[in-house]
Amino acid sequence: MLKISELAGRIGLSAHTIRFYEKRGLIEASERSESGYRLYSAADINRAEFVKTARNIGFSLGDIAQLLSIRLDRSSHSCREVTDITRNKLHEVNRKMAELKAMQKVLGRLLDNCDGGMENATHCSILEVLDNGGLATPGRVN
Amino acid sequence: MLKISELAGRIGLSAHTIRFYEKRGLIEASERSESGYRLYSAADINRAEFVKTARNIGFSLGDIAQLLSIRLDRSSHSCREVTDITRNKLHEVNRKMAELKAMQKVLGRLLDNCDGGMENATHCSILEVLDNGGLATPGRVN
DNA sequence: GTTGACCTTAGAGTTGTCTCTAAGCTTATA
DNA sequence: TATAAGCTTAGAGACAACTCTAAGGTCAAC
Repeated sequence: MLKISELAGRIGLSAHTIRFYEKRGLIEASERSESGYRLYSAADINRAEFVKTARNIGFSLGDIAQLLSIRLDRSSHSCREVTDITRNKLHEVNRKMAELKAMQKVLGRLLDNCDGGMENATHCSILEVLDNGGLATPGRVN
Repeated sequence: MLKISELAGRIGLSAHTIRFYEKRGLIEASERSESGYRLYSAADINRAEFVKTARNIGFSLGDIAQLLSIRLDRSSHSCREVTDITRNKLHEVNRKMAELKAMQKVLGRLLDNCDGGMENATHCSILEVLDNGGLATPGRVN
């Protein structure tokens, strides 16, 4: 049985975060010491590690809650439910990537067209672009 | 002179958001009508459009506040300050992209290895990976 | 028996960007 | 003139995922 900071050290989260995850229903301590300290069993540790792994991959706490409830009773959930969660996450990642790519492109161009010297910003091409509603036709952001 | 919802319609933000930006010092109405309505001059509109353009590109409200203060007095700021803000933003975008790419890769592999059928999740390979601390050696997430 | 590290709780604060509400005044239209 | 749409304000609420605080109890070591 581990105490909270032992678990924390083991999985690489702070004790604060573990209590926070407990509030969210993700991690639990199956026992308490006489003085009320949380005590984590091997199963609790596995569960906490599952949470940490899923978090590392990028699942949200809400996703993880769903995955945990499937994990708790695998036989009454379908594999499909798991892939759906995963696929949704992938779609979300793809969407964000597309946004970031567009930003990357625009920012890159802004920098390409601006010398960025120490002279004053009276003719700064970046400010001009911003003043004129964005980059000209190809690669326009709006 | 435009009223707030006219400005809102023109630049594609809600009146709420414009007031919120005003609180943050990004947009201002240089006049008020006798009844207290905000009235936006051509210069105010330009400024608001500048804000919107910068927001579209992905600058944070804090970045925009800095850009605006440079724009207000271009001659006492260097072009360099503008490129620094832009470069920082680009770095941030690059960092996030790298994170998302890693996630994309892992999620893709999880899906590749899992059939996702309607059978129950007893042997779901995604849950197994999560239980075992992540994907095996190449492409490990931790 | 005292220090210092660790534990407990409830609850507030953080960051960023809105989004909405309530209560009340103004303006335009029918 | 009645009604609806639009405006004002201060301030609360939403979201994610923490992060920290206060006020206090517990435990191991010296």
